Amino acid sequence: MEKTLIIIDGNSIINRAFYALPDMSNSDGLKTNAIFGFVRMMFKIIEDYKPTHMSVAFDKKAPTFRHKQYADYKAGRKKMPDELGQQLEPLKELLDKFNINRLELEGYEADDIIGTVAKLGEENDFKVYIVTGDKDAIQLASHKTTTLITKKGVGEVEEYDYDSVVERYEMTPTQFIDLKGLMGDKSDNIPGVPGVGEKTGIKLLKEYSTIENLIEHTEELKGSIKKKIEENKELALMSKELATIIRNVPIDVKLEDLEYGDYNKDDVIEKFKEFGFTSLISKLLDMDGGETTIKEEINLKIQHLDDAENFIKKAEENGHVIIDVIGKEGNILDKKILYVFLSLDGEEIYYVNEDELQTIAGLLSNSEIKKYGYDLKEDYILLKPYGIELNSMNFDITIAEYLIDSKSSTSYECSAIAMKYLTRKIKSKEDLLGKGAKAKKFDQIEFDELSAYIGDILNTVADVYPKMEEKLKETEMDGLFYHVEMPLVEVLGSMEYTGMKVDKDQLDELKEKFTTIINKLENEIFELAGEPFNINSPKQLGVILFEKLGLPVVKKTKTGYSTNAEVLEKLRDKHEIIDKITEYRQIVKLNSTYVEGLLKIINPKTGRIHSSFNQTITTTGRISSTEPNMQNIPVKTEMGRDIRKVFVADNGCKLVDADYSQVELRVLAHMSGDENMIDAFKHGEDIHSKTASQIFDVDIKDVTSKQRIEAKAINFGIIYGKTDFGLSQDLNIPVPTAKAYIESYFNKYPKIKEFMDEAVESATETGYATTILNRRRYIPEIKASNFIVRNQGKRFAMNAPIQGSAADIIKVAMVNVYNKLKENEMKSKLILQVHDELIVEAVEEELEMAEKIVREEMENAQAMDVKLDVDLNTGDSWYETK
DNA sequence: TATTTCACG
DNA sequence: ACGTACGTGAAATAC
Repeated sequence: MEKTLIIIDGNSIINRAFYALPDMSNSDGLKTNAIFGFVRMMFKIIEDYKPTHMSVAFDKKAPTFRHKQYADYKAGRKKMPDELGQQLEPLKELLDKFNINRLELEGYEADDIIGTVAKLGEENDFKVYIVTGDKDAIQLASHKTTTLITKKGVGEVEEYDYDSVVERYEMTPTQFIDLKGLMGDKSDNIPGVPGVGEKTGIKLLKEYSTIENLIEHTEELKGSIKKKIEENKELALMSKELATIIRNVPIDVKLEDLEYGDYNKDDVIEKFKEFGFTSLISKLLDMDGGETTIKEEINLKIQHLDDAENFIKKAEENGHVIIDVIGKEGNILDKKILYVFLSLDGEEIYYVNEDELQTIAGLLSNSEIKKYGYDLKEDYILLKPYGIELNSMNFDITIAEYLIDSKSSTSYECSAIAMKYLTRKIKSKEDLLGKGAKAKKFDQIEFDELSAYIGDILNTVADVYPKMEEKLKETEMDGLFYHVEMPLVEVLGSMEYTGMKVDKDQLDELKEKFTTIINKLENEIFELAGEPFNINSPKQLGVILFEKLGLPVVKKTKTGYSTNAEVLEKLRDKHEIIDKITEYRQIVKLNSTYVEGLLKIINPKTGRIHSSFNQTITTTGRISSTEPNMQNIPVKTEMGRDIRKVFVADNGCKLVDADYSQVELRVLAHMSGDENMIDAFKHGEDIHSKTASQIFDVDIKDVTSKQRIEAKAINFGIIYGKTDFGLSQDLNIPVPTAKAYIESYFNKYPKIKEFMDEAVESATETGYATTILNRRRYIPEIKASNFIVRNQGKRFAMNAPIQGSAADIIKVAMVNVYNKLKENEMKSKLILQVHDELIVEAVEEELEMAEKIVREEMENAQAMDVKLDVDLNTGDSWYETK
């Protein structure tokens, strides 16, 4: 078999990878993007070229013989950024685990080592590939050596062997050295012949082949070229010498030392885990070569549940059961269940069909038997239409993983969790169903394949949960998990299932009204612009405003002119079209996102809207809402607020809407322990007026509305870690004034300053921020050497405990409200949460009781030094509750 | 698929 | 000196 040697230019590839990939870091704050890019590239090369031998060459820091030859060699090169430098050693350690030979030699560059080793390979009849991002290495291409140059970052390579070089450039590879001698190289600071560039260089070499020959025949040249060459003979020769990769460096290397493939995959996996490269582990396991102790096949016994009674008995003894319910896609209220899979140990897997659900209904609703699973909320919702309540949902691995790492790079896909915790490769949903438009549905998959997929999930749950539980205990998040997040699964499931009633007729009316206004505005805008265009296109709008109408450019985006609301506000005096556009934008937004968006998504069966509430999205602990997003329904403008009129209570019901007053500032007051702010809340003072009176040193009775507005901006700004500059922009005041305001704020609320400093300090030390209930957010940014990123990390550290604690508190309130309504066997339902607001659809007979429950549970969700204050309103529509 | 804009707390 | 407020999701256009 032909032997294949691959030599990688380590510095070149890690450099390319660093600049091509976005910032990444592991949980220790180590930057990993360049290592990741390097490995991904290396894997691709190994797969494509199947090397028998490999080596990676690195530059040494010390000056090389070229520096001695020419003092200015590579002068003016920027220093390697620290974010890249810190990744070099870890990469080398990783290569050692791969048992891939590394070469470096004092006084020589990686190129020279590569040239020398390539030559050695050629002499021994190897097929040689050189991998680099540097075109200089094209000079090494030959009939036996192919140079692979990365393009598009590090995703692809271009092949250069002798023939393809000659074909492309009409030059031999070695003539590239002469070419560089003539034209020089800016990046290496090789001078070349002044005034000779690529075109002239190629022309000369076509005629004279080499610099030496060219110099011998200068008399044949004409005009300025003749002069240039004659005057710079020495410079040309020296440049050529500098550009020549030498192929006989004194390095002691034998080809048998370069053999590739004998390594221990377990060791490599260890490293990958350290770097957080979950996705690469799975690729590694697929690759040829290497040894591993990881067992690929797990023997699952999948069988129909014939004896439900016996299984239930065993489940009772066991105390828990692992479950996964598989349904067809469809309307939330009647997604048909295909199968329910159950297991006690994750190895013996049982299933029942839809028509046998009743045989296990008792098991599912039995509160004494804990349910473990993957995405239990989905299972809960699927079972609801069958009248089966999935009780005692106790361990959901997606929720646990979210707490363990709220911005886990691996996502919460089960296959990723299996890889991360078990180093076990199982099919992902995408592997099973395909992706994009061609993706299949569960009911289009053969049962054997489907059951194997589900079996893997149950098996993963069985093996992962003890590890996750341990991790949750270790990080003191087990309380948060078992008492807040897991109970919340049912709450959110119930909210989705219940939904919120929408008055479709009103929505239709709004659509008509908005469409009329939009058409009118559109015509007026076209008239003012002098031509029709797409107003929704920022690009076309930019051309009209800034080129045709000649308005001044206020701000640019990376693709063109900015036309956002802030920019338009600054231009409104300059042209009457601006106000029309602002109004047009506003109404189009309301119409397309809300009116049309909501119409599309009303459930035909219930006439209600069933948003999805996601518990594993945000980095801070908040929940998010999709399809539709019920958390950004307009409220700030009168016209927008009209949208809320369509959200109504069902017949015989009222909407009870309760929101926390200043919950984040109260959290801040409590967590910081600042007496002054705590006092303000204790006395029921208006916190913004109080702050204004403090900053501006006036009596609280004499605070002007302008002062209050400014104080409000400062109060909120503080929560986000706002700077004096930002505040000055917002309030349109000079920076020093803003600075004085902030200083004065911290003087009056000294413990808040201490709290912020302490938050940053502790996050810097531990790498994470924590909330009242011990929720964690990892902040690798806080260790960045880049000032901008590091400052951003500090703001995360200041904001996460506040926003996160507020999220903790309302989650507790939700669980308690839900449970109280349930305990009292009330028909009233919690249907919505908007970060600091809860909405209950209360049947009229229960109204008073529901109001009392909501208020009490919200007020008492968390004991703090400041009490939680709740504003509660009841009405027939969401609009009326404000 | 990425970018821009804008709705909310 | 650097850039400058946290957390989301949806729609539309342009590539």
